[in-house]
Amino acid sequence: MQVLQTTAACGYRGAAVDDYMDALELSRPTIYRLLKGLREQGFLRASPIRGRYLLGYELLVLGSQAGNGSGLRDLTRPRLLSLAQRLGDSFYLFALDGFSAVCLEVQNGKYPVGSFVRATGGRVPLGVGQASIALLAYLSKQERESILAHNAQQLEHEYGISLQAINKEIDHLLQVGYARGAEGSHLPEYTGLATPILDHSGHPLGAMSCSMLKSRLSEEHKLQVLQGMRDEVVELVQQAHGLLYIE
Amino acid sequence: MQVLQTTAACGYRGAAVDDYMDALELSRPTIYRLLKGLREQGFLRASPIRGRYLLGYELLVLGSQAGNGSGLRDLTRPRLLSLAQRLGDSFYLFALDGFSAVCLEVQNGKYPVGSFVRATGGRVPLGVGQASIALLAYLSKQERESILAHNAQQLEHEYGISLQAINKEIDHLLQVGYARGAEGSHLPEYTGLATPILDHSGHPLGAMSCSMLKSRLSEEHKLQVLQGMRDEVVELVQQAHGLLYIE
DNA sequence: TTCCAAGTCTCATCAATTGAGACGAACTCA
DNA sequence: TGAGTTCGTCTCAATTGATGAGACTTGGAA
Repeated sequence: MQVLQTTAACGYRGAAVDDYMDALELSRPTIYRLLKGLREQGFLRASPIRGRYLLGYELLVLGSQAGNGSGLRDLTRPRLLSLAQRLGDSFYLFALDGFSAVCLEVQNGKYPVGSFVRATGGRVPLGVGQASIALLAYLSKQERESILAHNAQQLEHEYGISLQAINKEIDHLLQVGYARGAEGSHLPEYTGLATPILDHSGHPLGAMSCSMLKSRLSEEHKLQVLQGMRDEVVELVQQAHGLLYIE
Repeated sequence: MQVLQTTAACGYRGAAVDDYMDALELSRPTIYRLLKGLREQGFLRASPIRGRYLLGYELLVLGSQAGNGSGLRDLTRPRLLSLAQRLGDSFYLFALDGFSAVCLEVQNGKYPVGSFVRATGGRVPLGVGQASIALLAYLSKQERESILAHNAQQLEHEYGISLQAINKEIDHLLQVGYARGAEGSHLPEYTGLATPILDHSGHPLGAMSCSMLKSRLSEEHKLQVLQGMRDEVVELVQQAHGLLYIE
């Protein structure tokens, strides 16, 4: 697995044997043996540049399945698309994973925007961003607290977000039905909105999220975005009955 | 890697230990050891169902990189999107991989359609479908012939496609600038169009493809689709200068 | 051609994985 | 609540199968 990670770390251009040698504490022959095996299985492929290796297409299949737990991604994708097209902002699907939220899907609209998460597969510690709030709010108290306790330091130091701010936003969400990001000291020019996606028992399956420049968030636009996301989520959950394998 | 494949094969619900036992000729303790390791690295995760395992989110990251060789996918994605929205059909990005074409990206429009490829990561033997034609046509003669020789049997038996039909379509493409699928005896109700994406030296980086019900392919619609794909590819290639790491 | 890096091979060593089976933990169902 | 079942871990001894050193071959580039 480290070979794959190393390959990924080398990006577009591919990884050379020396990259693996530096990263892996293995001998040259062993590295070649691993590379060969992984290539044969389709997990690596040769780069057009001789002597470099790229991630193989077998990972595509696994990756697209990995992000589609319970079929949620397939159901959400076209909806994010349509939101992004209609409203112009960037829309995201997040899911819980341990102490972080993982981005399962992004659709950028006409006015895409930087965010803490760059792309599919990106993570933020739970607590950062509006999607985190939407996910945390529907966990049991113990779960939520243990996650927040775990992340507290990092949230404070790296993102300038306090637990109070987070709890405040959770309350806000539970009152008004949508999530804003907790105020932190970073990326102050951006903002966003999120809606939880809950199963029939009230557990969070994921969150639909939207990020934009603060300057775009007029009251009117905010209502449009919220209404749009809510409508899509409601339809999604209806559609899910019988389609989502919740259990 | 077989553990991952097995997990994938079990789909949404996740794989149980017995699935691994059946698939892998390993003892129970060993399987648990592997599962543990893969979980720790994020390549597997626990399913909500006790005792079952799902693909982990780490694969998302690898998968999205794997499909983005040279940055092609990122450049193409929004264009497929816009085509799918404007024209209503399903649009695909394909790349070469050995003896097959791999689907790197799909965007379904309002009138999605079955095709030989179901989703991201899907493969068809080169020769099947319009994208294959677009890719094959720009390979060297030897490469093309060796690939076709390799696939000939399968093409004939499984898809009812003859080498003549393929060569005819390649000629057609070289004359008129777009590819149709070679006539086979399967899926006769569907049809499609494809455009190659070439680098500056004329090598095929990929192919943009579109599939639809035959009944939708009026002459007018055909022209629209072709024009749309061509425009997008031209822009894409321009945009690529300096962005695509061809080498 | 010459050169150099990429990739393979051989072989002896031995560390690390393996399986059997017992054990503990956790969930289910009565 | 308690019996039963399945999930997951642990121990330990046997041995396999991976490992590294270094020589060798291949193949592209100048």
